[in-house]
Amino acid sequence: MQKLEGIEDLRVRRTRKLLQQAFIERTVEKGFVALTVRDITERAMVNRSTFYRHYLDKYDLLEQYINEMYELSEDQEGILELHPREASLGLINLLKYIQQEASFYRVMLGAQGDPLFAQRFRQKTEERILSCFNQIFPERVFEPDAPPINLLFNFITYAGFGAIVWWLEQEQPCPPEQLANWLNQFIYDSVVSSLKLNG
Amino acid sequence: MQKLEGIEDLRVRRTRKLLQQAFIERTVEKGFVALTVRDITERAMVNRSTFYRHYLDKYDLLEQYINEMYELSEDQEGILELHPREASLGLINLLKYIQQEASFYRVMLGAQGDPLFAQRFRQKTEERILSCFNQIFPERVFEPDAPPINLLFNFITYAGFGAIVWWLEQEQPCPPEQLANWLNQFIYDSVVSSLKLNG
Amino acid sequence: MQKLEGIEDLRVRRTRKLLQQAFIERTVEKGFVALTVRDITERAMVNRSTFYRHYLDKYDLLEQYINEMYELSEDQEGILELHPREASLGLINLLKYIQQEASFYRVMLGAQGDPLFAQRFRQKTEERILSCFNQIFPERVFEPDAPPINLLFNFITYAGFGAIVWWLEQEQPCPPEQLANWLNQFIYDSVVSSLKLNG
Amino acid sequence: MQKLEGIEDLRVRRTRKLLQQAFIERTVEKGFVALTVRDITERAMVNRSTFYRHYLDKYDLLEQYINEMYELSEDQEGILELHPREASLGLINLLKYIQQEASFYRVMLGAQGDPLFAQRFRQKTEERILSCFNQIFPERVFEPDAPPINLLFNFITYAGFGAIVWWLEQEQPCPPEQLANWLNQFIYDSVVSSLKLNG
DNA sequence: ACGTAAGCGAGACGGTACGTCGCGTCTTACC
DNA sequence: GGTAAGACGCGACGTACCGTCTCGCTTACGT
Repeated sequence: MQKLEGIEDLRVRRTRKLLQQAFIERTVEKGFVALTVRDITERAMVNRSTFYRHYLDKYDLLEQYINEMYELSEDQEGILELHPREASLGLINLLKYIQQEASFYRVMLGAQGDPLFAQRFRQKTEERILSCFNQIFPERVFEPDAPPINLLFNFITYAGFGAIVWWLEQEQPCPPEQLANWLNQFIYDSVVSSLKLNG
Repeated sequence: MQKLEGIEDLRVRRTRKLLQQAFIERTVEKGFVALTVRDITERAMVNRSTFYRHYLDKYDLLEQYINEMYELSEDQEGILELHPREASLGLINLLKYIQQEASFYRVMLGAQGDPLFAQRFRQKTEERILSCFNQIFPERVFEPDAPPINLLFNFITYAGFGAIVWWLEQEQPCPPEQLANWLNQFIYDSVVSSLKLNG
Repeated sequence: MQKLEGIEDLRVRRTRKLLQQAFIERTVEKGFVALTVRDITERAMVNRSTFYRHYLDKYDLLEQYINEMYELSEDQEGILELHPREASLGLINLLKYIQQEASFYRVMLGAQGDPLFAQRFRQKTEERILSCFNQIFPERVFEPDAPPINLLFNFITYAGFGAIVWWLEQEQPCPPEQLANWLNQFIYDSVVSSLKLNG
Repeated sequence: MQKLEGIEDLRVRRTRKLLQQAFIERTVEKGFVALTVRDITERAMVNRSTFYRHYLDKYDLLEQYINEMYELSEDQEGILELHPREASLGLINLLKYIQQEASFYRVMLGAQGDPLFAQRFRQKTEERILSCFNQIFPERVFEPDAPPINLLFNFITYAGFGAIVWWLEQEQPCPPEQLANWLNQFIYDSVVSSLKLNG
C-alpha cells in the first residue's frame, strides 16, 4: 500500500466512523450492558465480521473510542496562566468534550453503563482535578491528626465525579465553565478547611 | 422465589444459603460481570435448575441478598442523640455491615462490579449521609449565587461514596468510627465553606 | 436418572431420529460435501445448538449413523452352513441394509459423497467379501511368480465395491441375492484362475 | 483464467507454476478436503487475490492441473501392436504419469482426497482398461444367464482402480509394466471365466 | 411413624450472541 | 496489464450461557 502512515484507507475510516456512531446511538438507546455487536453492526449497516476486523469486542471499541476522544481533547489543551481560584483549562476542556456526547456519558456512567468505563473516567477526572489542586496548593501543610492524604484525594475525586454525573443527569443545566468554577471552589474550600490551612 | 411465609422448608433455607455463599465467593473471585449462574451452582453444589427455582437470575439473587442484609442492618440501628460534629450512628452501622463482607463490596463497587449495585449503594449511602447533613444544618441559608443544592448533595454523596471505596480498597485501614468521623468532618467543612455559613 | 442403560430418554431418541432422517434426506438432496449443520437442523426442526449436544459435527453424525446401521445388520447375521459357490449370508445382509437407504449410499459413494465414508464402506465390504473368500479357499496354494496376495485382495475388494456402486447407480436392478451370487461367482472365478488352482 | 494463447506472459506462467506446485505440496501435506486457498497462496508466496485471477477455486485448479497432465500423457501414447496377453501401452503410460506424482495421487484417491477426482480418475482408468479388454476380446459371446455386461465393466474398472490404489499405498513396490501385466492377466482371467469363453 | 407433597437432581431443549474462519469480490497503488 | 495489499459482505462453524421444561427420586413436614 505504501500509503503515508496516519492517512488510512478511506473505507476503513468510513467503516470505523459508522461503527462508532452506531455504537454511541445504540448505547444511549439500550445501555452498554445489553448492547451486542449485532446491535452495532446492524445500525451501522456493516457486516458483523467487519466489526471484528477493527475491534476485538465492544469493550475494545469503547476503549479506542475514548482514546481518540482524549487524544483530541488533549491536543487542544494549550498552556495558560492559571489563577488560584479559577478553574483549570484542562477541566473545562474535559467538560466540553463530555458535553458533545453528553447522553452517551450519562448512560455509560449510569446503571446501564460500564463500571470499568466509570473507573477510567474517574481516573481521567482525577488528573484534571488534581491539577487544580496542585495549582491551588503548591505547598502542602498537614496537621498531625489529619485524615490520610489519599482519602482526601479520593474524597475530592469522587466528589468531582459526582458533580459531573449530576451535571449530565440534569442535562447540563449550566455551561462547563460555571460547573468548573463551582468545582474549583468546592475543592478549594474542602481542602482548606480539611487541612486547616490559612487559605 | 419462595416468599418468607413464616418458617420455610429446611431444604429451601439450606439451598438458598448455599447459593448465597457461593455467590459471594465466586463474585469476589471473578467479579460480578463475568459471573455466571453455572459458576454459582457448581460452587454451591446445587443443580442449575434449582437456582431458577429461587431466583430469576444473578441480579435477582444480588437484590434479595442485599435486601436481607439491609433488613438486618436497619433492625439494629436504634435511635440516639446526635452531636453536631459527631458521626451519625446510621453511617457507622452501615460501615460495620459493609466491613463484614468487605471484599464482596470492594469487588461489586469496582471495575468488575455492577453499576446498578453501585447506584443503589450510593442511594443507601446518601440517606445516611444526608442524615448527618440534616443533623448538622437544620436550617439552611443560601447565598444568592451559590451552586444548586442538588449539586451540593451529589457532591457530598459521591465524596462519601469515594471515601468508602477508598476504605475498602485499602482493606479498611481504620475502624468504621474513625472513617465516619472523618466523613462527618469533611461534610461539615465542605458545606460550611460552600454555603459561607457562620458555623 | 437411574434409568436402565440402553433405554434412553424418549426426547433424546426422538431428536436423534429426527436429525438422522433429516441428515439422510438432505444428503441425498444436496450431497454430503455441501451439507451444513443448519441444513440438517432446519429440516429436522431442531435447534442448531441441540445438534451439537448429540454430535460433534456432520462427520460424527455420519459415523454414529453407520455404526448403528452395522450394529443392527450384524445382530441379525446368524450362522448358516455355507456352500462353496453360494453367496455368504453376511454379504447378502449387507446388501439388504444398503438397499434400505439406497439413494443415501448412492450419493455418499459418488462424486458428492465423502471419501472417508467410501473407505470405511470398502473396509466393511472387504470383511464380508474376504469371508466369502475364506469359505471358498480354506487352503491357499500359491504359484511362485503370482502377484502379491494383498494386490489380489485389493483387486477383489474394489471389484466388489464397484459392483455395489453399479447396483446402486442402476437403482438396484436385481435382488440382493442375485448380486451376491454374481459377486461370489466373480470372486471365485477370478481367484481360481489367478492362482491357477484346480478349482 | 488465462487461455493458452500461444506464449503467455512470463509472470502469468510463473504465478500458475508456483500455485500448482504449492497446491501439490499442500495437498500431500494436509489432504485435499482440508486444503484452503490461503494454504496454497501462502506456500506459493502469491497474494490470495491473485489466485482468483487464475482459478475459480481449488477445484478449478485441480481440474486445470489434471487436464494439463493428461494432455501431456496422451501426446506421448503412440500406437503399437498389441498382443492378447500383454498390457496395453496406454495403461503403462498412465501408470508412469501417476508415478511421477505418486504421493499426490495417493492422497487424492484416499480418505483425505476428493471423490470427484477419484471418479474422474476412474473414468480415465476405465478407458485404458477397456482398451485392454477390447484388444483381448474383440468378439463377445455371452451365456444366457450371465451377469449384465455393465456390471462386468464396473467390476473390472474398480478392480483395476483398486490395484492402482494398492500400488500407490504400497509406495509402488513394482515397476509400472509389472503392475500393468498383472492387471492385464487379472482382467483376462476374470472375463474368460465369467463369460465361460474358450480362451 | 409415616404417607405425601415439596424440593431437588439430572439433563434435554430452544434461543441468542459470541469470536473465528474461509470464501469470492472489489478497489487502489505499484511496477 | 499483472500483482500486492487488504477491505468487505457473506455465511458456516463450534461454544457458552441463558431460561424453560419434564421426569423420577428423596426428604422434610404434618397428621
